[in-house]
Amino acid sequence: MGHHSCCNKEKVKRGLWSPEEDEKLINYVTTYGHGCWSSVSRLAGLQRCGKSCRLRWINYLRPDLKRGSFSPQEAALIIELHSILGNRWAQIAKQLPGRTDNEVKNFWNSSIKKRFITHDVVPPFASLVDVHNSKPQGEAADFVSLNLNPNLILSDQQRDQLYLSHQHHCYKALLMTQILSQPKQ
DNA sequence: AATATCGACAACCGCTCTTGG
DNA sequence: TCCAAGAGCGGTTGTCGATAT
Repeated sequence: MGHHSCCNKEKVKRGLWSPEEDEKLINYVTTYGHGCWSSVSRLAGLQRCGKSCRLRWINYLRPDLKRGSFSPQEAALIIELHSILGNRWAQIAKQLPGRTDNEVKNFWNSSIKKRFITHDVVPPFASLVDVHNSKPQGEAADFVSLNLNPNLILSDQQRDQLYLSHQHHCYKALLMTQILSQPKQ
């Protein structure tokens, strides 16, 4: 496995960030903004690649992050959104203020997915899209795009399909909310 | 007390998308 | 229109603390 193309030119540090590195990045970004991430690293006096700086800021250092465990309401929303959007973590995270795509993804993979398996429940998402692909395929892709675009005018048939599917997802989301509220096994 | 296992989450990798020349 | 560079995204792996044996 190779490193990022942006990391090939000079030696860059990898792995966990130290408090000193965090401080440098916070000081630089809050003063000057991030602009071009590839130059942030150099200007902030960090031996990291731009990608690493961007990730650290977005997932950990941003001041508007909520952090802490997910509330039952947030968990229910994630399940509902995942049933519609699939593994589009960035899209799901946009609906959860203060949460990052990485957080949502980790939460799904470590908590929710396991509970689905434990309770032998098929994730609602699986009924519409191919779970092996990150993006919806075929009709599912059409449906999702219709559902997401508020400016589209839907036919009666499309509206019926949307409504029935929404009912279906609401039911499954409710079911999963109940499962999640049970103590872990 | 030492070691193994597990879970949560931080970070990396490779790919696609976007943008500017 | 093409190409290169950077940004963004999702999958995966690594790390570390908590818990079990």
